[in-house]
Amino acid sequence: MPHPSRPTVTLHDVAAAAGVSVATASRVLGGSSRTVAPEYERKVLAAAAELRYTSDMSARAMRRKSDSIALVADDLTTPTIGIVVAAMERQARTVESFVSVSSTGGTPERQYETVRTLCALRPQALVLTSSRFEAKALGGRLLDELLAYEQQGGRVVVFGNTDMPFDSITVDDRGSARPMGAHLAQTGHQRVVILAGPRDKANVSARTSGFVEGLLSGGVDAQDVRIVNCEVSRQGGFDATTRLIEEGLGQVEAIVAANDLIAVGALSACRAGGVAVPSRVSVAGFDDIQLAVDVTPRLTTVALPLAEIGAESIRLALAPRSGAEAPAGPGAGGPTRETVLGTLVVRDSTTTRTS
Amino acid sequence: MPHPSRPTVTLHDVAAAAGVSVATASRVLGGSSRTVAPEYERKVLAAAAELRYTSDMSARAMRRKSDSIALVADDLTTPTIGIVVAAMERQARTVESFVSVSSTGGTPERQYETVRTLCALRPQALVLTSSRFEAKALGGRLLDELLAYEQQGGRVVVFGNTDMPFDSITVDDRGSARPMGAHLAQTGHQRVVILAGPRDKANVSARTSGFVEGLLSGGVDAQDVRIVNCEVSRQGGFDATTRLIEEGLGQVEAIVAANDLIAVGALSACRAGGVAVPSRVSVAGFDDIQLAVDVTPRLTTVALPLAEIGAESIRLALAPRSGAEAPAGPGAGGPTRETVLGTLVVRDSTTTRTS
DNA sequence: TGTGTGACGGAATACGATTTCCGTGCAGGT
DNA sequence: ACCTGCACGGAAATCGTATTCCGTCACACA
Repeated sequence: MPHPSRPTVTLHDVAAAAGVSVATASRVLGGSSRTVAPEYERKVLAAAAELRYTSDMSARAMRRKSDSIALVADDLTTPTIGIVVAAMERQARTVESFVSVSSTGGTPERQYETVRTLCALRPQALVLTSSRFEAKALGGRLLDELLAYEQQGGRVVVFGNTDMPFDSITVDDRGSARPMGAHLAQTGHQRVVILAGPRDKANVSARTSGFVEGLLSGGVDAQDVRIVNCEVSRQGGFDATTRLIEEGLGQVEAIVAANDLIAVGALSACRAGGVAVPSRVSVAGFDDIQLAVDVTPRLTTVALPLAEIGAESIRLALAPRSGAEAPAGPGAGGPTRETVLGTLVVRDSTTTRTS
Repeated sequence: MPHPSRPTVTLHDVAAAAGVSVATASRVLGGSSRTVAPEYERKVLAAAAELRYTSDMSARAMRRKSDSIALVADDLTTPTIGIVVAAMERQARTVESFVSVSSTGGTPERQYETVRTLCALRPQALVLTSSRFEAKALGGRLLDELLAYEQQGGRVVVFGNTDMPFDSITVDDRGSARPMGAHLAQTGHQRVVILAGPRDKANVSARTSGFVEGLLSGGVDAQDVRIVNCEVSRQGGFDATTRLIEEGLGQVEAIVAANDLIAVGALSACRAGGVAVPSRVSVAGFDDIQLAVDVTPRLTTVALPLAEIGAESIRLALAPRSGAEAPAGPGAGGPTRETVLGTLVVRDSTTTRTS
């Protein structure tokens, strides 16, 4: 709160102390194109250091382009978003801008409200991350707001699946899951249970499709693949697996889950039920969260390049606008949509079967 | 980037559209004390909605007190900070302000640089979190900067141990560790190994002291408590415990670690070495990270009230200045220093011994 | 009916920085 | 010696909003 209380030191003070005009002081301290006599430059620098001058970004923002980037996320407590944010920070730092972060809890209302608040800060760019960002949410009010922001010269980048017409970077869940299915098939797993989340979660069901495709391509019979829906959490995986074990695992040789949390639950249920992993049954997950290497046996999973995604979001956000040309043909020069693939990480929770 | 490109809609535009003066429009939209005629109010509101007007916070910040709070943290990827940040967000929202977050990697240089950058944004308050914030770091430059900021009306709150003269909220590591030691003693553990971190980490060594105090108070013989220094990580715990097992555990009945990560490593080493937990040896940690309930057996630990700490930091940051009185007596009216205690959480990795 | 008073709209100014524009002094060419 | 142009410091305009100050109008009271 600088202004109510007076003792803030302003550019004016620095100029006075250095015995020059504010214009000169500004040119020295603000990195101007104009040159200043070395003698004056030295004086200004000395005065600024002496007075501990820091320029007021609010005032500065009124004349030059802002250098902040705003990130809107569902939840900052998940380990994955932490890694993405850290990478964004690092990347932003290389171009002298900085990132401010807000979380929305995932509700469209709070997303809308947060976006409005952040737009008021006139950031250079807005990066949105959500499991679900829908154009039609709130009757399109969110989309309208974002479009208006973009028309005012802002830049919007979405990390995640979205039908909004902005630059986006998404994980190819299906394509990333396919190698996992293929790997399990190649290592001799014939009968597989897939612990899928609920049917309506888009990224989760894409992973299930990928698993299935990979398994079939590896020669597994479609009849031998069983899909079990469960809650997306450790408990969900635990419960579903416990039920499986109670029913009798039968010929099942592998359990592959839509994410690591579910897989860890499955692992836990196996231990509780006396089912050896990986000798009796292999278990695999998706995401490569920190926990995956902390459990025993260490979890085979699919690693996502989260750091690269974070850095790339910032790069996209700062890149010169791609769709600058007039809206000519339909679909011509639309938003750039990047897709990244995860990589299979084989650890100790799966093995090779020779049966 | 609002200003280079013109199409930003300003208060002036709204006023023109509504057929009133900017002063009136400002009074309606900016929550002024002055009243305006309902008819005009309606017109302004309509115009603002029509034009999708959002006030420019940079410009607004020049006239009224800012409503942003800046958080400086070492690392945003740790699970604990995530919970704290989420709670801060929630708390800030209740007073119409918002939090922006930056990470420093823990180096004093980046801390200094980050603080300078954030001070330039003239936030309402600055919340610092670090494992170590030292007054003398960088020859006191960081401290000087913060003092200057406070003199300009800002507010500084530190979460963590610090010798800086600011309001702070810290975890009483020693006091929180004591009940753990006492509990182990009361449940019949006679010989205990403490996996302490390196000697020079303040909070970690405070925990070690607490463990020892608790154990002794519960009747354990000082001769039977062994302190083993190790790296603060899962691997550190694993290595130290593996070494212990190789040497032969002897009479050791409990291993208590300075944090959960170390304890999880110990757990893992026990499993690898065929040492049953908790039947052969009990294992306990400190922090209650998410992982603590994800491992098997679920870890007995000390839970820290992170959400309360986050909320309280914001409350402190927004509270009217406490040390407002002139610096009268030495130590009189100094910064308020709050201390919080963790609570013992007993789970499956410890048991009661009757030997 | 005259006058004090409170309500309220609008012009002007402040906020702290950047940038444009202007004026001056000095160097160099003819 | 005079004119041209460059370099550079300083006054002033500017950015978008909040607020102060002033003027007007209506209402109420005597």
